[in-house]
Amino acid sequence: MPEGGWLDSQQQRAWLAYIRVQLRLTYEMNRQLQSDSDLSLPDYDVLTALSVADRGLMPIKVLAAQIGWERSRVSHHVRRMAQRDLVSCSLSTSDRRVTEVRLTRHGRRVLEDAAVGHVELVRRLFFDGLPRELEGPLSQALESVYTNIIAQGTLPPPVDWRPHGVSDRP
Amino acid sequence: MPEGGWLDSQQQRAWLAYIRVQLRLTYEMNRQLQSDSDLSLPDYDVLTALSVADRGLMPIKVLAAQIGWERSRVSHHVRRMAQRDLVSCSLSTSDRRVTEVRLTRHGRRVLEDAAVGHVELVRRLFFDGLPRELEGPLSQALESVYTNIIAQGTLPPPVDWRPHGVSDRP
DNA sequence: TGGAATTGCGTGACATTTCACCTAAGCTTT
DNA sequence: AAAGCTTAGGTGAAATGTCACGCAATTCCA
Repeated sequence: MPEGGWLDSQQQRAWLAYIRVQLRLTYEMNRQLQSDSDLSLPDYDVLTALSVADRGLMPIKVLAAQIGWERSRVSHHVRRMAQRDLVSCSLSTSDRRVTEVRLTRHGRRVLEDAAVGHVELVRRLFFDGLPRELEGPLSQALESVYTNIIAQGTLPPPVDWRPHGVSDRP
Repeated sequence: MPEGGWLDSQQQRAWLAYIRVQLRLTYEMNRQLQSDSDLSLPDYDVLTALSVADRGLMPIKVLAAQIGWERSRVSHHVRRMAQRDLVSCSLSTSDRRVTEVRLTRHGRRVLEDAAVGHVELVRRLFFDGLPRELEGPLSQALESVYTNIIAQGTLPPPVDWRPHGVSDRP
């Protein structure tokens, strides 16, 4: 191990702030989605990942890696979502071990409806409290961390993916 | 509503980075704790919150708010943790509706053991990838966001609390 | 003081998630 | 092409989490 030991006080401050934000934000997002649409936050994560995938379709394994879930959780969850007609599953023709999960027409509509309120909440809770001049540094910081996690972590790197409401065209 | 609509591209960048970091990090922390100690991340969150509480003890309601859980989740979880002798519950003498959850001797030891590996992981995944000069801005940014969430969100503000490995004395 | 409203929690039914294991398809070697 | 490996997924039971409701202690107020 590189150096062992504690975090210094500057790092403690950053970590404390991070944890606090993440706990509250998750709670609030869950709550908002649940009450304003028929989606849970996990539902939303799945739909979002699929919505930007090439042809709106992704193998289970890839989907799991994208959103940091156990494979079997995706398996169960996707089955339930299929019953609600949010996604559909089919066997890949090229490799018949893989199941492709695909966003249905209905799923896309539901996601797009839900995204409005969700993005609104994100703006209100996250960005309304963030001074413009810190947006850049924050992005940089988190991107650096992300890159490092990809390099150090155990999860395979993602294919291109972004949460809903985040597009390429500005 | 203030202005409705989408996030601008600077904000999209920040949000994308945040989501990516949070999904991966949660996954990795869960995994590390599970394999290196007998604790789940939820267990760890509970122990951590208690460990810094005044007299190592907290009403269920307060604990729930601290860590952003539903009250009843805390209720169930704490009961299970009590069976493992990590915490203990008792009725408050001043208000006999409230249940005080308290960290046991054993619970504290388990937490302290687990914290070593956990902090090590946090350093490796989070701080090794974060340039020193961005630590300050990151802290500031997240603290601003946090303050705003407290103000705007639905959860009551926390009493003083910090995750394990984060202390006052530098 | 005596309801009525509020507050803090526990509970049980139900939903979700995890874990260990299973199957089957592709791949490699012989 | 069969044996053995590896990889993608599904599955069922157990652990965990959510939701709606109920109970009891406290508070409010007429």
